[in-house]
Amino acid sequence: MSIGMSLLAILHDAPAYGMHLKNEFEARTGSMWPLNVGQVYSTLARCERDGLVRMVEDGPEGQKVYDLTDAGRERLRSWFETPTKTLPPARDERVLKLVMATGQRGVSSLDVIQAERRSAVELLQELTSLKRKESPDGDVGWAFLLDSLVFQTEARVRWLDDCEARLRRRGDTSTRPDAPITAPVHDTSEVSR
Amino acid sequence: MSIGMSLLAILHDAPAYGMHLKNEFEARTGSMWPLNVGQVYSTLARCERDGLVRMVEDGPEGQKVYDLTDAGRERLRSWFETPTKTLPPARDERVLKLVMATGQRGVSSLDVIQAERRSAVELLQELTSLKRKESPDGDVGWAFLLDSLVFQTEARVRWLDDCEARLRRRGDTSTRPDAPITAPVHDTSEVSR
DNA sequence: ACAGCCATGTAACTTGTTACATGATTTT
DNA sequence: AAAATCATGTAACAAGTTACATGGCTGT
Repeated sequence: MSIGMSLLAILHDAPAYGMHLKNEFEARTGSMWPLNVGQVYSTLARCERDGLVRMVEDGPEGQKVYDLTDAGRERLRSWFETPTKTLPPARDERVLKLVMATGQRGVSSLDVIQAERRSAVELLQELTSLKRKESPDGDVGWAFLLDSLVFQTEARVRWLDDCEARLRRRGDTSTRPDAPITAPVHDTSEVSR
Repeated sequence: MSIGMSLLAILHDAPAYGMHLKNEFEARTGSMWPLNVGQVYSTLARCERDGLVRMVEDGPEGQKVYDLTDAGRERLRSWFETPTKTLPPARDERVLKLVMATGQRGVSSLDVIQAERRSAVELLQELTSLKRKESPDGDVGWAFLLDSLVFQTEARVRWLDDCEARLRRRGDTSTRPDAPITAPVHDTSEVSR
């Protein structure tokens, strides 16, 4: 429940009501993670049910102020402390798609790879152009998000190239000329050909 | 609905009943993606509701054989053809956690980064040891999955180091000595220190 | 006869997501 | 007075996940 944990994080600074949580959430993520208000309320309700949060003030003007409970504080601490789980197993739609495409009659997994690759490279270009606009004292949250996307997308391109090479090694008739990637991190030019 | 699409993919080869779909799914993913049978039936039901699949035989021995409809075939084709969406936006729990940890009172984002990093490097080592056991004519699906994890995890380590550097640049009291990563892809040794 | 697997499904739940309903306050 | 915004929430749904119920067939 990463959104719930984020709400706890915001509440850790100070008690707050729903609307404020939404605004603060988007402020911290640099508006890169738009959050529907409704979701704040339902998530908050779940947190209250689980005893992580408690209403401290039911203002006459309608604002319902929530605060952390001890359990909530503890839960938040453990969220920060415990590394995010990856395995088991890696539920990645792209991997699944590629696995399914391989050995599928009437489907060229090379085509699938290329489509994915084109889209990844395109994204990478958008991202680097966004990064160029980034000011050195801009929002840290936004920078984290952008960077993460860049690294993940780069990794995807490499992975796709690896998969392609693996397929060719196994002997497939092919479509595309070779052009291996060994570009340094954060350099789109060599990746985009 | 990536599981649903996978079921369509399997059905594309031949009509099949639930149990067979489960087995084939796990066979193709090299058992790296265990699939509860119950989920097959509910997913299948959804697919039938959406007209992607149709029951073609209600065997007296209890097996219910399903087959693709034209819509299902078309949907599958488009799944393979259309690159998997990433943006907007990147809902990554780790990013969220780090964003929330930054500027959080009483929480050191450097600690969060280090915990995540340790866990990533550990995973990377497990993965490379798994890769070493891999035979050159082993299951392709499994190889794809493993590789994807390796690349993604590597990217994560880089990202974490980048975040740390960014935080230090902004001036934080620190804990860890520097040791930047510029290791070539698929080399765990330089990443693990 | 009974253990075990094959095969079917259902119910309940989690997290996330959108769309809508409602009332209060503020601005024009 | 009308429109906009603030603030609350509900309903419905998607996709995934687990646990359980049921019945048939098979081998010992």
